[in-house]
Amino acid sequence: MTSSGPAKRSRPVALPDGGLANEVLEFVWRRRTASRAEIARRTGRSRSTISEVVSRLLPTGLIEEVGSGESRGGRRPILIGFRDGASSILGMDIGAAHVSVALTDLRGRILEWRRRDHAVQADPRGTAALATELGEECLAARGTGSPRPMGIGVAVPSPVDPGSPYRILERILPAWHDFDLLGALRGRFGVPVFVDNDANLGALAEHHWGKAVGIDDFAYLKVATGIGAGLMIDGEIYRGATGVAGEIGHVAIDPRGPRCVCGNRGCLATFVGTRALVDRTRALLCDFPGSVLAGTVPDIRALEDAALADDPMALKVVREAARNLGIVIAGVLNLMNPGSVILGGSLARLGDRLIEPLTRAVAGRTLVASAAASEIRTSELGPRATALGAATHVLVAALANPALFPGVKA
Amino acid sequence: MTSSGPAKRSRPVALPDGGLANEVLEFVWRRRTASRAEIARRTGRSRSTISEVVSRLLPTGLIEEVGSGESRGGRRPILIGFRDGASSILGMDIGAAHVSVALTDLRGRILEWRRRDHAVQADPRGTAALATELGEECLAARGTGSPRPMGIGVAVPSPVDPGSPYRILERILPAWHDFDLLGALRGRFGVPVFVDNDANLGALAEHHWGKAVGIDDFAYLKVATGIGAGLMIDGEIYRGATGVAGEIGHVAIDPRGPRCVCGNRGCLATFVGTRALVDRTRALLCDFPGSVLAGTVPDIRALEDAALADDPMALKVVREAARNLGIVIAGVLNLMNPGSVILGGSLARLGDRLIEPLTRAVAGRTLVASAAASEIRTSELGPRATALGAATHVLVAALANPALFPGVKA
DNA sequence: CGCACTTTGTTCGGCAACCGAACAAAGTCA
DNA sequence: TGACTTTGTTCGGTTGCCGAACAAAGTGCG
Repeated sequence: MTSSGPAKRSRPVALPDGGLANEVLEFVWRRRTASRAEIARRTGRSRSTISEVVSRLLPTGLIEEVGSGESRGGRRPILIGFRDGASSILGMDIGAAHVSVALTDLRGRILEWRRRDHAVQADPRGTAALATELGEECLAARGTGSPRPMGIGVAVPSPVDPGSPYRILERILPAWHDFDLLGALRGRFGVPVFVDNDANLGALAEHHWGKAVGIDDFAYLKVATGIGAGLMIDGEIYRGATGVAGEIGHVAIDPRGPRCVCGNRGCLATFVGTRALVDRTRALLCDFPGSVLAGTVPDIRALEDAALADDPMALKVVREAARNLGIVIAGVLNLMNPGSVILGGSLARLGDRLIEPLTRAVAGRTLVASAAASEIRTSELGPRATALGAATHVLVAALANPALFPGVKA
Repeated sequence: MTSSGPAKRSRPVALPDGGLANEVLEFVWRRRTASRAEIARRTGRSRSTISEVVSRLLPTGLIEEVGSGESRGGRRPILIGFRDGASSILGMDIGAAHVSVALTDLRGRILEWRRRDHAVQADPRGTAALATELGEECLAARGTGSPRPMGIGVAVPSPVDPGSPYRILERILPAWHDFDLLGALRGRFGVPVFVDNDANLGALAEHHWGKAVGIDDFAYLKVATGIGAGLMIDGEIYRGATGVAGEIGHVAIDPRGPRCVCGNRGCLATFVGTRALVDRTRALLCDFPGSVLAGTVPDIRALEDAALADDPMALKVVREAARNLGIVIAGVLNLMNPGSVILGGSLARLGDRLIEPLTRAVAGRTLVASAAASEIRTSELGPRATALGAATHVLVAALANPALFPGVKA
């Protein structure tokens, strides 16, 4: 997986084989800063061992000594810090109708950001070219001295089979059949490329930088063109037996509901997708001549803005959506008992205007006290969440296997 | 945790600390029989290492040499076998209105079996006494020479918080508040005691001995007095953030349905629990004067028997139950993408008479092809499944930590 | 201020797990 | 029969990690 690419740079620094170097690296990353003695205490190893591992880790440039900490009654510790800027990561969000790219450091800080609308569904080659272009723009904007990123993460609006990640998108985007986006990116940038479903990566972003920090069991729901859930179980993304866990867009919530493209009746997607919300808004316009949207041809953004301005009609659409989402979320709570439920996608902008009716809808459908106790909240990561999650995926992979870091050899 | 009990038996045999002895033991258990060379190949260790570990494992009596295997072109291997009879386990199923106890060997074979009806809900002390009595009966029946079991597993019809397993049952059985069933059993038998929810343990039994052998992601639904699900994820029981995952009895499947004891409307439990099925049967009796049940006061067993005899009225009740179960199962499929769904509890006796309408109900509510591909099947473990699962829990714990085996010291 | 006590980080000798090479025993195949 | 394989054991060597000892650099009390 590690590309033995063309650039023969400074001699790779050897990393100890043992999982211990790994553990130490990840520990320092999490704590941001820690002394050798503290690492030893927390990992249960001796100070001598940690001292030796740290001394082998220092030349990699991933960690460094950053001054001294407070005394605990004796000699002051030398603090070891993680070098967030030691490398960078490209995170790409391939949406249904747009491509966006984030360049991040190793702490999830977005250094550069590009977004462009594009007919992704119909144009695989153009999409790959656009993703490459935006990625290069991000790298160039950081100056000529900036090295290659350590890896690329890609989010796609489709289930990804962990067994064969190259056969992505086909199911939802037939035009993509046989086009190898990942291979194109790897060829262009010469670094490892990782893919996953957008909802899964959104969940990952929340787990590291958002509302789910410290929570290892939660569900992330992304409401966008489609609806998907990312399930984090015991700190890891859960994919199910065949990689399609969380595909909740076609859960039936009303056997008497309208027919869906999938052939069934009353799917969640027929009530809460971007398309459905806009249609519903337009249908209601005649009943609400006083709405700020009256006389316009609203899109999803206009609907959200109107709701944020407390327009009664927009709020009615949101309440209906909340009720329908609530049915599904109640099912998730009863079945999986997550510690938290987090809503992402553009609808998350609505904050309490969405959460409040949603909480009511859920409360009427859950029994077990502790299940009902899981908080339901909106994401605050905004429109960059998915791309950030894609970058985070690369970071997580590297911390679990430091051989991925440039200039570090296992 | 290892009881340094009264009986001072033959000097404990020391087991190597390393996880390797563990790995070897579990490997031999799984394969039933294997040569040293094969263990070395499969675990990635050298033959010399494995040879040494095996030689230290042999005196524990957990494994033994059992003849020689087929040559692969050279010297014939000496086969190492796991001694299933090296110890025994007590598995106890505490139901809503009965107690049953199984004594098993280390291969899940039920050596002895006792079951008695009892007012569990109202009588904690009597229940503990009964469980003890049945356990002792099982042990006595194996002859005086039979040693103590290596541990006791207990299944309870209630969520179990993994953090504080002693506060069980309270939520569902208020009379049990402050009564320490586990402590009583440990005191009486002098061996470690483990508890878990009955549906979770049913899933464990299926995973080891039933329809889910080899499947690491599946859902087990137990239909009895209550309805519960045991979720196996990546080979481990999933408990959720607060230990109540799988409590699906109160998932709302019809907002216009009857009121439930929990205060909501249309809970699954109001349609499919033992009580609900019996009530529904009795209500239908007047419409089906020709039913074999006409003129009787049927219970759940009579209903199942009638369905097995293809009585139209009983089949109608089953079909309705299947439809309602199907709604919930469809939700499970869409959300979690399990590799299989297995139905347990007494209703599983019905086999295809239940599965066939159930499959139809589910098919109308799931989209993603691979999700719909998960097979739905009935358990074949019968009424002993839960007690067997409780015993299996102890076995799994011991294979992960051989110090639990009697006469083996870590 | 001086002195006893802590804590940190390093050095060094040693233990235990594990490996590879070598070998005898017990097979297969041409 | 002889060349080649595979198995299981022995034995010396490497390696990851520990504990003890120590110097450096603190704190706090009399």
